[in-house]
Amino acid sequence: MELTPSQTRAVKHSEGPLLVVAGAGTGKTLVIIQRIAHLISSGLARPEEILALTFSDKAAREMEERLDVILPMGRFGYTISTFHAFGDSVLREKGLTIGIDTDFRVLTRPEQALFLREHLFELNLSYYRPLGDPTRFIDAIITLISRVKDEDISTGEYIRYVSALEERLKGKPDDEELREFLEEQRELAYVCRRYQELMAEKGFVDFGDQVNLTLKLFRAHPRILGSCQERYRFIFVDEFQDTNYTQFQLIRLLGKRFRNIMVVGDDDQSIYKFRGAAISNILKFKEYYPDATEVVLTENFRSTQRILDAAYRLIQNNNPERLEIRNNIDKRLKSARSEDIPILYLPYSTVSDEADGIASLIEEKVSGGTYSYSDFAILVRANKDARPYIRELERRGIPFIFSGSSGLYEQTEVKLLLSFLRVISDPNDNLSLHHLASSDIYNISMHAITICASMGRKLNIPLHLIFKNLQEHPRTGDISDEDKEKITRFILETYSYIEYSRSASPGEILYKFLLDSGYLKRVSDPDHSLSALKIRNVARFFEKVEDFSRLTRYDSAMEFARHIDMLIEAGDEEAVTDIDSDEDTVKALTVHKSKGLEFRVVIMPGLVNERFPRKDSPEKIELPQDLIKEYLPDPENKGINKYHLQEERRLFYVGMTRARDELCITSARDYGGKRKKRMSRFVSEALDIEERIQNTEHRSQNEELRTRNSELGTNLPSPIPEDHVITLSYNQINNYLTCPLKYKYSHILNVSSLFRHHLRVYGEAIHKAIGEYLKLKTKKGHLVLDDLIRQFGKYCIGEGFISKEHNEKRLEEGRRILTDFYRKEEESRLIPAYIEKEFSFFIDNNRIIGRWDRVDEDNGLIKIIDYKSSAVLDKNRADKEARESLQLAIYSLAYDRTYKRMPDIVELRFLGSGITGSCEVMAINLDKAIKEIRDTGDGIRRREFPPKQDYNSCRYCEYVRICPAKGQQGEGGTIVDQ
DNA sequence: GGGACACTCTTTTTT
DNA sequence: AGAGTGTCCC
Repeated sequence: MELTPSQTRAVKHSEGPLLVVAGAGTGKTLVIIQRIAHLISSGLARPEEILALTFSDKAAREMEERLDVILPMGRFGYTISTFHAFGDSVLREKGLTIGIDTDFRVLTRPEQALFLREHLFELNLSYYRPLGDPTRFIDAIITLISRVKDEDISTGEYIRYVSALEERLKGKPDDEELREFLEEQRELAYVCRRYQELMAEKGFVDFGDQVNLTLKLFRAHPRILGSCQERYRFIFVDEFQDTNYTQFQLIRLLGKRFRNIMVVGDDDQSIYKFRGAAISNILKFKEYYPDATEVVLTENFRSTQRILDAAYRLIQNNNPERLEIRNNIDKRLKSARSEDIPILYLPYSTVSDEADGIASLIEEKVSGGTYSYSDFAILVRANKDARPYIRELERRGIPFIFSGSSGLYEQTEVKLLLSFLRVISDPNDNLSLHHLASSDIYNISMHAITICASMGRKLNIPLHLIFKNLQEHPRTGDISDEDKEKITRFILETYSYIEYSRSASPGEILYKFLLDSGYLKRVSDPDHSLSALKIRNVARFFEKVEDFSRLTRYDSAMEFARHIDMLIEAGDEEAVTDIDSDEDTVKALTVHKSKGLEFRVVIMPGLVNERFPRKDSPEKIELPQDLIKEYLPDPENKGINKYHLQEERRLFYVGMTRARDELCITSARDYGGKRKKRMSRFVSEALDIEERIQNTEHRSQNEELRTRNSELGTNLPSPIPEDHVITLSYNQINNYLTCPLKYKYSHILNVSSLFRHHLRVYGEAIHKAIGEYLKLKTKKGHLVLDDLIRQFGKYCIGEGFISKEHNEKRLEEGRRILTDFYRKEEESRLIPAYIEKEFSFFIDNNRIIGRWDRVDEDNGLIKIIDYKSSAVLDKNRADKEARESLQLAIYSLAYDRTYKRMPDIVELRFLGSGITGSCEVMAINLDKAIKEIRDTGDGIRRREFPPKQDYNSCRYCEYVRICPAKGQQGEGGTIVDQ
C-alpha cells in the first residue's frame, strides 16, 4: 500500500521522541508496523531492540501478524506485547530482587474480590465493613486499589497522606467533616497496604501489579533498568491516549536513555477514563518531550466526507481541551472516498417503532442487494440498551450476534449444570434440587414437587429426604404413579452421582451427567436451531471447569461448586458469544467494543438524554484529589461533570467514525418510563439543523398494536374465585409486591432454602430476646440483663455469617444494643398492653394475618411499635420510613378492625442506632395500603406471577440462581423455554 | 426562584 | 436503597 506523505514522515523518522496524532481510520497501526519494518530492514535497529506495547492481547496479536507479513525474515527477536504481559515477563525473570515469588499467580478481579472477602476480618476496618453487610464495599475497595496502582501511588505515599491529614486535623480539632474524612482515608490506606502484604504472602499478583511492580522494580534496581534501557532502544506505544499514569512512567523510564519513544494515538478517541486512562498523557506529551517530532495523520481511508464532517462538528464541542487547540494543529479528517450519502437521523415515537424501523432498514438494504447482514453494526452505549433492537431482529429472523460481556451463567443450559453440581455437592440445597427435578431432564411435575416441598417445609426436612422416603409420608397419595416413578429414578441417579463424585473430577461427573441424561444429545439435535449456541455455552462452561482443575489441588465437584458459586457472587462474568465470527450476521455491540473496528453501515440507536450521554456516576470510593499526580485540566471546573460529558462525546465520536458508507442515528420519545425522553444533545451537535429537519419527516409507519401482553393471558390455570378466601401475611404481600414470581417460588411452590441469611439470624435473635423480656414484663415479671443477652446469644449463630469473626462481631453488637434497650426499658415504668399479639382481619375476601410486636397504651393514646434490628441513623429518615411503611399501615388497619378504633401513633424502633421513627396514624396512606393488598389478592387469584425484573428485586433475591426469568431476554439469540 | 415531590437510573472493559 | 434530576406549584 502507498503511504501518504505524513505517514511516510512518521515511518522514516529516525531517532528521538515522536508523537503521531492519528485520527480515526488514518492507519495508525500501519504506521507503527511500517516504521518497525523500516528500522529493521534499513539496519537502523536490530529486532531485539524493538519493544511495542499495546493494550489488548488481540491488538498485540494483530500487530505481530501484520509485521510478519511485511517482514518475512525479520520475525525473530522483537517484543510485541501488552503492557501487562511485558511487566509479567520482567517480574517472573527479576521479581526476586524486590521480594516477589516469581512463581506468582495472577488473580482476576472476581478472584481478588474473593480473596479480600476471605481476609476481610484481618483488615482493620469499620466504616468500610458494616456488620449488617460486611462485603458491601469490597468491589469499591478493589477498584480503589487498582486506581492507586494506575496512578503510581505507593502504599507508603498513601499512608503519609493520611499522616498529613492528621496534622491538619490537629490544627482544627473541631472540624468534624475532616475527622470523618481522615478516619475513612486511614482505613483505606491501611487496607491497601495490608492487601499488598497478604497477596505477597500467598504469592498472588493482580493486573495492576504487573505494571506497577515492574516500575517499582526498575526504580529500585538501576542495573536491571539499565540493561533494559540498553536493550529496548526503540519503544512504540499504540493507542497512547488510553495509557494510564503508571504506564507512561514506565515508558519514560525505559526510554530515558535513547529517547526513541514513538507514541501513536488520538486524544479524541480516549474513552477509558473509568479504567484509569489519563488523557493528559497525550495532551502533555510535548511538554514532557519538547523536542518531539509531531506528525498528524488526517487522510482517512474509511468513511465518507459527510460522516467525517459530522463527527468533526461534534467533537469541536470538546474544545479547548483538545490537541488540536493545545498543539495548534489541524485534525480535520479528509476522506479518500468520493461517495456522498446523507446521514440518516430517524426520530421515532416509541422504542418498538425504533426497533422496527431499524430492522426494516436492515432488511430493505439487504434485499436491495448491495449489502449483506455482516455489513451492519448496531452500536449501543450500554449492553442492556441493545435489548429491544436485538429482540426485534430475533423476531424477524434476522441473524445477529450480540457481543455482551456476560450472560453465560444465566443461560438455561448452564444454569442447569450449575444446579446439578450444587446438588451433587450438597443435596440439602433445596433450591437447586427443586430446579433440577423440575427441569426437562427429570421432568417431574410441579404438582408433585410442590406437595413434597410443602411437606419438607412443614417437617423441616430437606427435600431430597422427602423424595427418598416417599412412601413413609402421608399425603403422597396425591402424587401420580408416573411422578413417583420419576422421583425414584431421580433420587437414585442423584445419589449415584454423589457416590461417583467421591472419585471423579467435576469435569468427569458433568460429562457423565450430560451423556447419561441424554441432554447433550437433545441439545445437539440438528433440528434445534439453537443447538450450536447451547453447545458452545456448555463447552465454555467446561473450559471454566478445566481452569479450576488446573489451578487447584482439590479437584472435587464439591470444591468446584463452592468455588464457582463464590466466583459468580463475586461478579465473575463470562460472555455468551463471540464477535469474531465470520458468519453473515448483523453485529450488535457497545461503542467501547467497536473501537478499532469498522462497518459499512453503523446504526446508533437510543440517542436520548440520559442514555447517551449517560449521566456521570462517580466511583463509590474516590481517590483523594491530592494523591492524583495526573494533570487534571482546570480542577476548579470539575463538579459540573464537564469531563464526563467530554468523555461521552468522544465515545459518540468513536461510534460515528466506525462507519464506512452510511451512518444512521435514531431515537425515540418513549422508552417505557413515565417520562418522555428528549433527543440526545449529540445529535444536534453532529448534524446541522437542516439535516435534522429533513430527517424529521422520516417516521415509522408501523404503529401496529403490539400484542406482547397477550402471551400472558393464554394458558393460565383457572383463577381462584372471588368468594374464596385467601390468607396473606405482610411478608407474603411484600414478597408479591417485590416480585410476583418470587412469591410463587416462596409461597406456592414452597421452594425454600434451608440456608438462613445472617441478617435474618441476627434479627430473629434480637426479636426473640426482647420478646422474652417484654412478655415477662407484662406479666409483672422480670428478666435480668444477663439472661436477656444469653437468650440472644443462643440464637445468634449460624452458617450465614461471612466468618467466625463476623459472627462474633455481631454478637458483640447485639449485646450492646440489648444493653441499651434494657437500660431504656428499665427506666420506663410503662407496661406494654400487648406483646406479639396475633391479629387477623379481612379486606374483601383477603384474610390478613400477623402479629404486633408491641402495643402500648399511654394516657389513652394507643401506640403500635415494631422493632427493627437495623440502624437508621437519621431521625427524619426514620420518620419517613414509618410513614411509608406498608407493615405499619397493615398493623393500623388490623388494630382498627379488631378494636374498632384507630391507633394514635405508630413507631419503628431501630435498635441498631437507638433511633425511633414515628408518626401519627393520620399521616399514613391507608388507602394506598388497602389498594396494595387488593392488588396482591387479585393477582394471586388470577394466578399471575410475572417476574418483575427489577434492579433491586433481583439483587437480593435468593431465587436468582434458578430463576428462569434471568437471562432470557433474547440476548445471544436464546429464547424463553416455557 | 426555591421547595416538595416524582421519577429514573445505577455503564463502559482490559489485563 | 440512594442519589441525582426534572417538574410542578407557589
